[in-house]
Amino acid sequence: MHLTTKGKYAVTAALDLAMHENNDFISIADLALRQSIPGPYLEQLFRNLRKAGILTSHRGPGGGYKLSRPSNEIKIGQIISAVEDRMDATQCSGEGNCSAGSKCLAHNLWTDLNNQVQSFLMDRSLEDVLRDSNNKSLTLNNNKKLLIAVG
Amino acid sequence: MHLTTKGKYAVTAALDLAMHENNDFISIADLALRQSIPGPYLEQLFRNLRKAGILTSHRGPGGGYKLSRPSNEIKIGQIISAVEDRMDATQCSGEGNCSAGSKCLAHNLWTDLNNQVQSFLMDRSLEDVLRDSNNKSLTLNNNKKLLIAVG
DNA sequence: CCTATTCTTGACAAATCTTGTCAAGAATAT
DNA sequence: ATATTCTTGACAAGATTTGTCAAGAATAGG
Repeated sequence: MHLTTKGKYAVTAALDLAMHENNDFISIADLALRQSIPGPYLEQLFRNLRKAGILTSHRGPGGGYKLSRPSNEIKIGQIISAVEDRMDATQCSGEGNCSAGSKCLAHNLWTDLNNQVQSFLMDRSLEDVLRDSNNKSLTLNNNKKLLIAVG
Repeated sequence: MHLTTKGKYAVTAALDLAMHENNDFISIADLALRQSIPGPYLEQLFRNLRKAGILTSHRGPGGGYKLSRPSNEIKIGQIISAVEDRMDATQCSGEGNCSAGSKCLAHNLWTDLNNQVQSFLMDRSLEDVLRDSNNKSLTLNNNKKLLIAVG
């Protein structure tokens, strides 16, 4: 089970796109700057997100990327599976041959952990995370915005 | 967040020790053979488990390792923290400076994921996992043992 | 006391992954 | 036309994981 910066950058970038959902396209350069992510690296990640149908792109001046669906229809788990390829916690990729051809003593444990983590990630949409992130920070910093966020 | 073979080997080895809880000491060689783990690698992991107070060792003929406490008092999470050093899912090790000095948009998400995984691992003792592993396999293979295991 | 066994410690090397970069090219708005 | 921005493929540096090895210390048993 490996959650790397790849997955984390991808989620952060997607959250940024979700925040500007009503805007048109957003360029990698802008996004990279705002979120402190190396631009050329983000390029690489957006390839995968586009292939996975999560992002839509447009070239030329004023071009860039945007979410291909509303932010409440995109789950964190979908973003992560698009860029991470080693999320499985079992030693055998679920095949049950982790110890000399049969299941190791911990096989069911790792399978259960997989399910737990997958549920966690699939239960949360970009919108959910954004709302949560806003509420918590605004509760601390700014009463006026808090009212807007909650109301 | 990184769960490597290090952690998985360590848990499997500890489960083996738990299975033979009533035996005296068990040598690395025996254990490595039974669980298909490279012996010299296991050496390295057992260092950490001993330092963490999870294992007791004894040198000389008939020596080896055993659990330092009953298997129901040792949590999977304790074993993993003893050998893995990158279990934290936040980009900032929880310090909240993940994006240009302040929290990135996903900070709370990763913190919640951390808590989820930690709870999962700390809720399960070696005994729990062993019982679970036995029941599932025995239900499929052997009715007689199933009765013993359940009754 | 001698010997075989087994842990103990430190160091090291190979393989793999992650992270990040670059350049040439294609599409498009103005 | 030109500047902008994505697109694609390839590559390199660095970090980590995985695994190995050797010399040494402790101990059981004869």
